[in-house]
Amino acid sequence: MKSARNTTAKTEIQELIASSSVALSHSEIQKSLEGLCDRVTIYRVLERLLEEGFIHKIVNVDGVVKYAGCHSCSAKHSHNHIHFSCQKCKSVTCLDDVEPSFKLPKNYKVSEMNFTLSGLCPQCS
Amino acid sequence: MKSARNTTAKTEIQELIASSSVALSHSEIQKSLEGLCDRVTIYRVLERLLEEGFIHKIVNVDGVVKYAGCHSCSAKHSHNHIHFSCQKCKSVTCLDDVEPSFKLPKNYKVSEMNFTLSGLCPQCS
DNA sequence: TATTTAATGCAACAATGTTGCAAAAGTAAT
DNA sequence: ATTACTTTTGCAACATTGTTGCATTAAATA
Ligand SMILES: [Mn+2]
Ligand SMILES: [Mn+2]
Ligand SMILES: [Zn+2]
Ligand SMILES: [Zn+2]
Repeated sequence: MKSARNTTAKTEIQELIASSSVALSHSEIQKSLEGLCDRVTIYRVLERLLEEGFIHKIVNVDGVVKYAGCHSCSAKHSHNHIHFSCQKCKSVTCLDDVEPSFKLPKNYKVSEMNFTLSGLCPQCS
Repeated sequence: MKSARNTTAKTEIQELIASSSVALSHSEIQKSLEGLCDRVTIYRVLERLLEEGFIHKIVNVDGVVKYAGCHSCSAKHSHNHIHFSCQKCKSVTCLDDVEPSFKLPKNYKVSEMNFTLSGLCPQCS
């Protein structure tokens, strides 16, 4: 039985993501932390926060990986919402209320979805 | 006025992607070509094929970039179809006929979409 | 305070993608 | 076929992102 520990790195990163209105990348987090901890530690903390269900991971259309806080998921992650990626300000936002619908051919079994729209966000349009 | 040239590398890569039922990654293409050309050349050929509208790029949920032939787009790319990523056989397939619908908040201007579902493909389920 | 072990820092590595530049190859005119 | 022009290629060098092993540090609990 492994028990998680509250470290400054974990606390800082968790609060950073929780208080951000947009999803953050590893490098953005690193800049914000200003040398508080090592690069590798950030990766490992993010991994832990993912496992613990505090954050979720978003692979943007340009390949950039971002992290955002979880709102409506408790035990299991359930992210069937759309993400919006602004081509101008590069922000990635969770549109928690927007759930897409579609009709899939038979014999496909879905367990996860990743929907991202690109364009201009309200601030940039 | 720059005029494109038909090279063996370009022809081979184009045919490889066109004849594949699933999307291919750079490394998969490189393996198939068996040293026909340099790593960098493959990147540059893919870039050209994208610009010329022969293929489209897919960033999978696991971050792996794949390329697939374009079917219904002529001048401009228009990819509003869903991609399916099999967690078992790792194949990425274009579901050209499946178009999702959703209701976006005001003031968001969409110019591109990237929808990927993960789970088990018909062969693996 | 002492013990336990999770978490960190550091170095080293791997994968993926980019850039500059000289050499090679495709295209069209001669 | 040869020439001239320009695209394309190969190679080396580099950047970014992410991973792993291992010794050290530091939480949590007794
Ligand atoms: Mn989200
Ligand atoms: Mn497709
Ligand atoms: Zn914006
Ligand atoms: Zn499969």
